[in-house]
Amino acid sequence: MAKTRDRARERVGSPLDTLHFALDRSSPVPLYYQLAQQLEAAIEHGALAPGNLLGNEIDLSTRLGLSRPTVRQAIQSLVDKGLLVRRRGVGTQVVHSQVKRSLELSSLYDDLEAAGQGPTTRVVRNETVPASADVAAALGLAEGADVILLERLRSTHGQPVALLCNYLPAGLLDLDTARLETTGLYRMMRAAGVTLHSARQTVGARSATAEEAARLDEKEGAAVLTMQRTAYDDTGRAVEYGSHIYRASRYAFDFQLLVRT
Amino acid sequence: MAKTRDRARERVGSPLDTLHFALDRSSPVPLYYQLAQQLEAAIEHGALAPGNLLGNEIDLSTRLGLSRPTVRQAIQSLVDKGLLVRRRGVGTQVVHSQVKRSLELSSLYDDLEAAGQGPTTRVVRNETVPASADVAAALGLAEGADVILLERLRSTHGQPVALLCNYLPAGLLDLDTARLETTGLYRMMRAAGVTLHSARQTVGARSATAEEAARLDEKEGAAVLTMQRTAYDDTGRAVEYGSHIYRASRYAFDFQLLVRT
DNA sequence: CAGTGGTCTAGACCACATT
DNA sequence: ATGTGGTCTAGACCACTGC
Repeated sequence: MAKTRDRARERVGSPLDTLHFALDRSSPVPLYYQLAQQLEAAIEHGALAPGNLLGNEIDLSTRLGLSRPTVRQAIQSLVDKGLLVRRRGVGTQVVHSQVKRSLELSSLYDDLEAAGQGPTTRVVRNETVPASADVAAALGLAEGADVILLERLRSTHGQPVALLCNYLPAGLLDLDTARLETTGLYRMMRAAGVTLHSARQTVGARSATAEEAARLDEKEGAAVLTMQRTAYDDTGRAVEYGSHIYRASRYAFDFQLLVRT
Repeated sequence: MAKTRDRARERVGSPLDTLHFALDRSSPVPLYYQLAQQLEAAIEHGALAPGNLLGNEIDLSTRLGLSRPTVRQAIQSLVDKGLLVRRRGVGTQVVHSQVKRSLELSSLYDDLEAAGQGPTTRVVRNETVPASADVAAALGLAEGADVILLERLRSTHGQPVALLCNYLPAGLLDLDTARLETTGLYRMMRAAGVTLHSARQTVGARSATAEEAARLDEKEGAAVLTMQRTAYDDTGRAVEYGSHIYRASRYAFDFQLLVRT
């Protein structure tokens, strides 16, 4: 520490200077997206280290043969993802490693997207029933309207993890039991042309009933996580309501918040 | 229904045509932001009803005397908030009411921002201690380094709701106990110049220990929600680690997911 | 003061959905 | 064929930061 030259910030070229970006203007993939992906890859594999400055946007755009707005759009998307931080008068830098590690963790979103991808899923029930009052309310249907009731048991390593109970408006989707066990509900919905837009979730806890405990291989009264979710497509229609129970001893929700500024 | 003229979609002017937007170019508030706020207000108070088309961006920009990119930026911010949906070849419309209601619900973020705002908070401990291994790891400090330990009991309506245990790097902040009970931790951090950037959270459940049960006015073995959170500032420094317990009978996490497209 | 990001303009062409 | 949003350009001026 003693002999370190104390020019706190030597002005150095950005590590970006030596990086090569391959932009394909004939690709249908937008240029800003191509750039964002390659920047993200550079961050991920360490070519851009935490704290590194990216160098100003103007230089970058001329070097890449892009306009500044396009470069900004690419950078902004990574800022929105939490990988970069912008500071006026300073520059754009890669967030520090501790934060990055967190960002790589699985999120609740993954759980949503990949629902059904867990090692094994067994479909316990898959039938059409009249909607109860609460289900009808959640899906925006009339009480007694036909809904598909889906009950699944999810396991990992041969141990039950969760009891999933879903309701979908009848006719929205063809729910083949065999496919459900391998493909996952959300993937099937996507394949059927349902584009998810948003979902509202509530996570709570309570003690397992005797029946739940038996199904989940827990003791009666053990703590379980509960989750209710209503998912909407991009027309605002409720397309799924789920009421799920997770073994607290084997599952936790893990996710990331980005603070909107 | 019988005599309705069945031109399924009569081309009508957007409800936006009759709306007035007051843009102040001398204001330091960006134009796109002014527009976004006024659009959001129009949606909220019903001038723009769910399903309404906004009309094309070009017309809107000329009517407002703005450039198209500026108008797009305003619209995009509302799309990101989940209030609007864009469809190529169709237009931009207000999402349907069911989704909107969900969006208005409190989110985990509110919990973060407003931590301490709950009716009453009692500070049980507020002292400097050496960091244990797990706390040191979470905060990125050396084991044994000084950290502030904060223990609070939060209540609503005279009933305990949560037991909050926070660790902060020593010297980051002056934590006055009296202010903590009225102002909230995150507000105090913000006031001290700490700008939050992101946080990673894990939500789980377990049975309450005897001591926890006593403090939360529950029975031993009652299910409680657990939450661990590490918060980072915009330099990537960990500025807070919390390990909290909530009474499952009185609290649940409620939040919204927007599906990135 | 110099350098950075933040905002804004006035166009352009394209892909896509609907008619 | 028409109208929409999606993308892109090549500039401009301002506000803030750090020296």
